[in-house]
Amino acid sequence: MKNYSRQREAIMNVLHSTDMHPTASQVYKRVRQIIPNISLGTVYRNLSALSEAGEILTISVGEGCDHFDGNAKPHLHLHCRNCGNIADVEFDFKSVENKIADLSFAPETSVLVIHGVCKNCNK
Amino acid sequence: MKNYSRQREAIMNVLHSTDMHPTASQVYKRVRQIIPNISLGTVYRNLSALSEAGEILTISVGEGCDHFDGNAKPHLHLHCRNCGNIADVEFDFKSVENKIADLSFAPETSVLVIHGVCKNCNK
DNA sequence: CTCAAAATCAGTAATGATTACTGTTTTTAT
DNA sequence: ATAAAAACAGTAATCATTACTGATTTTGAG
Repeated sequence: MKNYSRQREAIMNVLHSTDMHPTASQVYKRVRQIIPNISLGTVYRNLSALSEAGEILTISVGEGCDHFDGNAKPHLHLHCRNCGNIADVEFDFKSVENKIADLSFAPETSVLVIHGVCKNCNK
Repeated sequence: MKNYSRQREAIMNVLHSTDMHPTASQVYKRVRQIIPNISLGTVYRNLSALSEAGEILTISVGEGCDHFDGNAKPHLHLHCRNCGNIADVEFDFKSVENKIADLSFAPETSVLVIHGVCKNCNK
């Protein structure tokens, strides 16, 4: 994927500069501080292209809209059903890959979301 | 969760009688064959309640709308980015649970989607 | 470098999934 | 038996996302 456009680069920078998992409109707000007249459609189009190219992850938590993660390496996402926060945890997907190795399914990326209640909300 | 309503029971039956992963409107179409005047809003409300109660799974594949799975036991979902099909594979989440055991996060259910290209589309 | 084709953009309109609302029916529990 | 609570059908409203337009930028061959 060619990363030549100023807009696409700014979007990548926003995603790389946070460990939150912003939604498209949150990315839009942040990118507007750099490129004030960027269009929301441009943000969606680029997030979609970047996700398809495997450079970012699209995290759907089953409620509300999609979230995006600048870290494309598969890992765990702990989603709190109370506050909605998404936390990252490293995880080796070897056991998962082994499980499907003989199914003639060509895996490209994985998204694992664990729903529950986070530390803060559990007090 | 009390399963007393005719509508909710019919929705559960639809989900239990298929290994596809129907969307809300697909569930709606099937349930209408049993209860012709059921409302789409009722389908959404019940799917949402059942999912929250942990009796079904909501599968978001990051494109299009949500899919629902009558099998609430966590397992792998192989999502083909070409044909959109979702296939189930059993998987033991023990290694995942161990990984987060000391994080004070109270897990309730997990959704693992592996994106790639399925057998049929890979020819 | 020059310039035409291709890609991307900003802005806006349209789509479509999901949710919210209203008045009615069903269920529950006293 | 009946009043309160829950769920319903039908419909309107919301809002995330996509599609479309004409303008701008990038690319690549000559």
